[in-house]
Amino acid sequence: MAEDKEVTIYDIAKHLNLSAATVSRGLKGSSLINKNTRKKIQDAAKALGYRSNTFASNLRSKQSLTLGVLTPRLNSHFVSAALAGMEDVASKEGYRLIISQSLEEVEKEKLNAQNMFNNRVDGLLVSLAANTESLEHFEPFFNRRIPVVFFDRVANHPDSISVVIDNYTAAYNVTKHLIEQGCTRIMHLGGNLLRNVYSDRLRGFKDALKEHDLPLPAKFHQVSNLSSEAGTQAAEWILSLPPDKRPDAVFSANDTAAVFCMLRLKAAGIKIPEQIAFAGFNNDPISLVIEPNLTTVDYSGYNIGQTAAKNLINHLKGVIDIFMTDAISLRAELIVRASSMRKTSDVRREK
Amino acid sequence: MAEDKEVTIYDIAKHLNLSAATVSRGLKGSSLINKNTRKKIQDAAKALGYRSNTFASNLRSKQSLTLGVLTPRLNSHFVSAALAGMEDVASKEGYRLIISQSLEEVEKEKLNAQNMFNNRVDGLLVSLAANTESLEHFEPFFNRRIPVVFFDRVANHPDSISVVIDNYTAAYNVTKHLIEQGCTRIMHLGGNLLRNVYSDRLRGFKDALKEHDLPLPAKFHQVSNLSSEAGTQAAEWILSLPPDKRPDAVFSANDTAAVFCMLRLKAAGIKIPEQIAFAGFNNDPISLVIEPNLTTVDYSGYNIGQTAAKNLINHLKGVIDIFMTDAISLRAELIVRASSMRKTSDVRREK
DNA sequence: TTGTAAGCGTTATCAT
DNA sequence: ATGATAACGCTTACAA
Repeated sequence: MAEDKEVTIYDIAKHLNLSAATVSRGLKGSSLINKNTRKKIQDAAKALGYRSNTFASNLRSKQSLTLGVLTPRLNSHFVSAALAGMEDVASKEGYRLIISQSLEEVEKEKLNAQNMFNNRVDGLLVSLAANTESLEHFEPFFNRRIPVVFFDRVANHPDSISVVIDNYTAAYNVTKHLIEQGCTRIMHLGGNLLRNVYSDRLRGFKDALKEHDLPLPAKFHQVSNLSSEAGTQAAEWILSLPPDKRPDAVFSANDTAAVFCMLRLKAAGIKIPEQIAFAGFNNDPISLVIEPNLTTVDYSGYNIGQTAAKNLINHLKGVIDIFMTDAISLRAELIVRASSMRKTSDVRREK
Repeated sequence: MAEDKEVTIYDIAKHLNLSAATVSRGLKGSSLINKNTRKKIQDAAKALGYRSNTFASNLRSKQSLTLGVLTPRLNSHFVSAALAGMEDVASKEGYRLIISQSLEEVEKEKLNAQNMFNNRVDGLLVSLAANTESLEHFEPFFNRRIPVVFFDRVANHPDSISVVIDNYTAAYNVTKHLIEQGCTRIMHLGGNLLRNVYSDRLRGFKDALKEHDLPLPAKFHQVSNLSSEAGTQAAEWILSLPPDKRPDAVFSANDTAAVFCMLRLKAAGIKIPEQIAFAGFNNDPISLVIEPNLTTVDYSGYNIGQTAAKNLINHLKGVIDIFMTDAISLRAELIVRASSMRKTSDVRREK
């Protein structure tokens, strides 16, 4: 049945000797319409090969049923998990998802935001680029009360809400765990401090040290993009130190840097965790492949995505008022694995 | 400047004492319009805080500048890379991306397809669910000549085009490489044969064996979902065999199964590659973490995504006619790493 | 180079 | 419970 002309509600109306208005209502299952006519309308629609015109509907009703997603990059384990969670929720609630990536560049982020604005998304889900400092490009949304939900890499703004994990506490717990394993010279591989995820983790790390009266030797906090190369470089730096000046533990703000740091150190004959214990962050698949398996923080992008989308949609539906809340913090769990198990007496193990 | 009423082209027209038509043209930079008026119009638009209404424009012009993407699941390394490549191309060409996932279920895929159809996407990018058998749900697109580009997990249809890698040849080359390394009892961990990616790899594998007069012992081809659990199970099965009945090489249709199979075998004291050589497929990040590093096939989701999107958009722009082509096959490269290097004389190495 | 006017397919408002 | 009619904001023949 290859239709060539678009079938409109008028065609259905004519077909059934009804008005377009009735058809429109019937199609949406409005309770104003007689149950029988409703059925007739829906049957006719199917028979005629009708498909609703989203544009006309959006134009008239002034809502798009579309959420815009701004991400730093699409090809990241965390982002794709978050997207999956968002899609799960959104599709169930009848919302579409338009996606974009800034490639960590604030300029592209601005463009993407503008695009989303022109596309009249009903709401925005945002994880910020590495170098975003101001939120000016979101002002159009704030001004028009288009709800903005930041997730993971967030920023504070009274007209928005954040969905995060408690990075501070998670990092604090990781560090405390390393200390409990007897580590006293703990090094931290951190990310760009503009982003809450990394600055919070650093704070948690430092506070745990302070609380246990441990020093933070010079250069034991290094900032990088936490790539695999950065991990390898950190290892080179450690190897360049005289053995007694080396850290006895490394806490990396992501798993990638931790794992590639470990690989390089292992190749140099360093024993993990005996000589240097390791902990990462994210619970990436690679953390279960490296030997010894990497202690890390489980960090469910899927959950964060679901939560962010659900809150946004609930707000749009008027079920809750997002603007009352400042931030939603999800549980993050320390997963202790062999890379940090120095005391055999400590029997905490995964699962 | 918090606007509350939407600014339309009529507002700009009134402001400048022009007609709406002129403003519409000026906004698009039409060469019909005087350069000065064009500038005036664009300045006024900015000053008044105008944003174009995509719906009205789409409604009138009957194109959405939107591409729909159907994926099996968003949280997969390959899919997210492909999406990144698509976004890269699409955003440069002024197209938006609406995404969806079938979660490997044909029923959800059907729903998603219908949704995309109602949303009047200009074109479709599709990677099929595991259990999709018929293409009926794409008929509406075929009938209306809405271009459909399959990528990675493809199907044949005269009104569509496929973007793939040459899975057959890649698998053939992997197998040949293992044979050249002296392996004679090669096992294959494969995926669902409904999908070209897995059936083609199996064919390549079998043909390479045949060509070298090697047998395929019973149960040396196993079908699974290629998850980490499936990899572990394959290892258990191998260990359950008497040592002289075990394979001396495993070629897995993805890296995940290969890596987790290796981990289990290593834990049982099997030497890799000496006792069992390994090769995977995908060049996932984990392939560089496992020790020894995994021989695999580099399989750029990013490239596939870019190519698929570029061809689709070129077709939409009338630059090329997609329907003339059947399939585009991208280069896939065998990356030999330590997991399959049995002959020290063989100096082929990565990079 | 600019203007006029019709129409894209819905939904909202007001009637009936 | 249904109908008539006017928007929604833009594009595009056609006219000037």
